[in-house]
Amino acid sequence: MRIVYMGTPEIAAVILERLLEEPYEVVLAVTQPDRPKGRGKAMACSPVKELAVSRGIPVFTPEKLRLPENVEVIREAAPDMIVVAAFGQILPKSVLEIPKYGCVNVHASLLPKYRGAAPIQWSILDGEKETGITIMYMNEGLDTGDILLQKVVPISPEETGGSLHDKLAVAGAEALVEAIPGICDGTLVPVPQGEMTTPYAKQLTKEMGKLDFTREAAELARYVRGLNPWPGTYTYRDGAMLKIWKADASEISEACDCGADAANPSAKADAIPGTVVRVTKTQFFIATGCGLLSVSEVQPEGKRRMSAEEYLRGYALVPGTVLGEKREDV
RNA sequence: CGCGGGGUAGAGCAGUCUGGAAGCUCGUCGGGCUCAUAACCCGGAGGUCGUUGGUUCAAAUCCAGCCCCCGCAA
Repeated sequence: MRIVYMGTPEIAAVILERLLEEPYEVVLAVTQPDRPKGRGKAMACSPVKELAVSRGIPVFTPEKLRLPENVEVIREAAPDMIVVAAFGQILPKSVLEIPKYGCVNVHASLLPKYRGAAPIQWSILDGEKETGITIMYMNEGLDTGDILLQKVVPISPEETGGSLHDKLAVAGAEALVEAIPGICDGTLVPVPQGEMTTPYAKQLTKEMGKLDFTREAAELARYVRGLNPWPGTYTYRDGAMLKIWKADASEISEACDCGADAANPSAKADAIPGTVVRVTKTQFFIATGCGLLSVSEVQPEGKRRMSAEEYLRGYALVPGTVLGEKREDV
């Protein structure tokens, strides 16, 4: 069976790699064009392109797939099935109609929840207990096609966007290779999705990572986890960016307080959000709209990532310091 | 040549502008205090100041090149 594979980022490369272990003929890999990336200006190609090139698979990188001449390239590849995973472009109807077994999409959520570009991270941001993989037919809508197969993946309390991404990549790859035979012989019956039950999982942005301390600590902790490693969460100290890599919601109780802090008037639960209210040897606590956020791993601007313990050795942080003011705002 | 920060003891930082005996917090080792301790006190070890070359009586500090780390932007 001839398959044309469309995908771009890391997760799509993992799925393609697994697909290549099966006895199918991947005749073409379609992915986003190379773009300047990184600190210099070097052009970087997508993970899918990198993998395809190393395996000798022809690569096609149209800026706009919907252009007639580009659709023609797909048609000439004569695919029996098109497999799509995080490709980054909408497939026009003219492409959807090409393969006899249809266009199959691997989506990293339990549709109809979390349609859109960043379903993995949004499931964490919302505090979901589980998410998963959906294998479905594609139609002209955005992640609205009929469902063929779903796999549930639990979200652990320590889950980060990165760790969940890796789990879903593996689960997605397995779900795909499991589904393909059933799709071809008709034993997998497509089921309509029904109404969407969550907002679209819109693309993540750097701006989302700026911690708003008026929110409650539990939500902030989910952001720290969900947006790790990208785009990352941050705040500002003395005007300079301070990335927050690891933080947890802490009870308001000042249990096992060691006198010195109790004497400090700012070490109260009603401190204004963003105020550092308590500093221990290994972490510091920030007042939020509700509860305290205990920070245990950070990265100062221009510096490498380090534990809060290391940070506190060199960057004296005293209770009462207010975080969140960017340099220009001061 | 996209913009910018940084490489100083095992760790994190100060010192660099205004050259002139290497410092802070922590860790570590030894000793002490204590019912006890991640607390406190005393003492010790540990650094070619990223690298190469230049200026100078003298360079962590000034100048030039190179290597490495990181933030922004994409």
